[in-house]
Amino acid sequence: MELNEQLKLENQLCFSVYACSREITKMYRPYLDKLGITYPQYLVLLVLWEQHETTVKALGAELYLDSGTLTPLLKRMEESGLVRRERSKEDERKVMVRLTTKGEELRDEASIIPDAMATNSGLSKEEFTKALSGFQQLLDHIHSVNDKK
Amino acid sequence: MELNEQLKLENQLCFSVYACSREITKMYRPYLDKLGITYPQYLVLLVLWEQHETTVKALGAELYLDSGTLTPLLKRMEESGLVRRERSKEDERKVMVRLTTKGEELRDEASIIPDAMATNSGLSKEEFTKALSGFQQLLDHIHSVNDKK
DNA sequence: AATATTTAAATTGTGCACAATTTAATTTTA
DNA sequence: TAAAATTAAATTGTGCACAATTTAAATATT
Repeated sequence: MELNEQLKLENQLCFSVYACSREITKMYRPYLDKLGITYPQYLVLLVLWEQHETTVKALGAELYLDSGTLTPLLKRMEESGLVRRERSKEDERKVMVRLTTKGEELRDEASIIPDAMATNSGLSKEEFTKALSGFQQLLDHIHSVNDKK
Repeated sequence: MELNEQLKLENQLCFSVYACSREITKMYRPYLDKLGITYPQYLVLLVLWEQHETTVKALGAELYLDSGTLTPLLKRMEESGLVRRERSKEDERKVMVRLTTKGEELRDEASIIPDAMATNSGLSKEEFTKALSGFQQLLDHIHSVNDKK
């Protein structure tokens, strides 16, 4: 690609990923609005539906987010009655995050979302699987490059 | 995929796109820091380096952003001397956005970025092209689905 | 021409993201 | 074991995103 072409917006992989991410979030919004949660809050719930209990640190490692983002986000989720936060007895530096009954119950309401989103994305099952593994690979690679510094 | 698997974080295309987008932004940061700009500001410059002059509306259509995001962003860019904003004489509803000399000159400094990012992403030229077109397709599709409502 | 509708930005308010710093607890080291 | 280093959250401050509303100008209707 010639040097002039390289700085065109349409040739930026970064832009298509960035715009895609935001459009995907918009696609989720009507569904998440019904549950009274935001997209990052939905991601926290996905983790907690698998693990029931975790720490801010572990959550951050899974979602690639730090305490600066998670602390206020989890406080909002606590206020809306979805999670409980309390200091660990064994290690008081750690804050345990646990689902409430309300948080547990939201799982049933959310169970329809993945199918709805898969349909809306317009990808076949094979395309979806392929795209997913492509992204995870790219994500892993870039994350390791970023962390090296 | 069984219903239980569908709600696992690792199976969410949305999450890998979301995390990827943020990791890519982090990868750009050291380069953009040198230029004194943020990632969304870089995207605005990419458009202006192609067009030299545009409107808030047109910029929003290209970047999928609205005036609520762009107005304060462009004001910051104006403060740092990269662009000028002024009401159009022909249609006073429109605000024209133009590059300053400083904004123009930043292009040379930025010209090394695409190659550096391509290298860091760890994708071959073919993989890059393929990933790019895959995303643009997904983006177009989701954007049209979102706009239909 | 006067009124209604549409359009383009700006404004307001909420919720992320994230760098940088602070606070407090735990672990390591001298 | 006392001091230093590390670790986990919280805090502070800046900059997006975006829904919803407001303001003002242009266009369409009656």
